[in-house]
Amino acid sequence: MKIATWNVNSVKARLPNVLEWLGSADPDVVLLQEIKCETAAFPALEFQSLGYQVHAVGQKSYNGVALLSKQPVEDLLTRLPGAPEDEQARYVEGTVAGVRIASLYLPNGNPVGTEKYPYKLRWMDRLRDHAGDLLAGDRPVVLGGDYNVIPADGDVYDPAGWREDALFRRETRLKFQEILALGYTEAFRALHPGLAHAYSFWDYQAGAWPRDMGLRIDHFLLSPRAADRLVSCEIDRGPRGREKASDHTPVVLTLDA
DNA sequence: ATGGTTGTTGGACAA
Repeated sequence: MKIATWNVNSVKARLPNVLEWLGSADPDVVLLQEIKCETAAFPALEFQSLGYQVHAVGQKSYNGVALLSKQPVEDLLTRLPGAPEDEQARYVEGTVAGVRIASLYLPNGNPVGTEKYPYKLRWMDRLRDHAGDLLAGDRPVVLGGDYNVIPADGDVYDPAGWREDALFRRETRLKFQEILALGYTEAFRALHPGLAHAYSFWDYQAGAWPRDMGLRIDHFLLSPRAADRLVSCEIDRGPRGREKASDHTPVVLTLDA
């Protein structure tokens, strides 16, 4: 089973790029973030013509996630539990071929001195609690998406310059570690220990892409049963170099069977 | 270098 995650930074602005990449990469499941449209405005027909079932969770202007699958999706969950008052469209989860799969868009959290940072930390607490609950089930679990977390020094071009950023502060990294401590495996780093310049995001500004000034913030977390089936996890830098590119590029996970 | 870019939206805000 091939699963791709991609923050597309507006599904409408990115539609030709995304459709072309899906046509060549041909993943079974696609996790999108920052679709930036309301649920009803998601361009479902275009994805259906590539053979995907579409499950989008959107809102006006910001955020929004989607779960696309060539096989049927069961038991859809459209919000992260733990805060019924939270209206931001950042989470969708469903079961595909017996695997519990989520597409998540974790809050950015900048600027750190504002309400945005505690919101990020609370969201991470909710994700940790839910990730723990999912381990009680007998299905393999794949939590993929834009985590807005730089896990370690080797995942950013300038660790010292990013130390106080919401994506890299100590509290952020410790919360991420709490999820791993439950028994989850971060797929890319497990398969590529020590690999440098393996980024998934490059800012639009200041020539970040041509200078390879990137961050690795798009991740797959796997439960033990999913990690047992881990075959490969690769970053495809191709789409970042195209015209009208998203600032993120896809990460592709392959599970056995 | 208190800059720079992109998207949504029609002025800021978010990233």
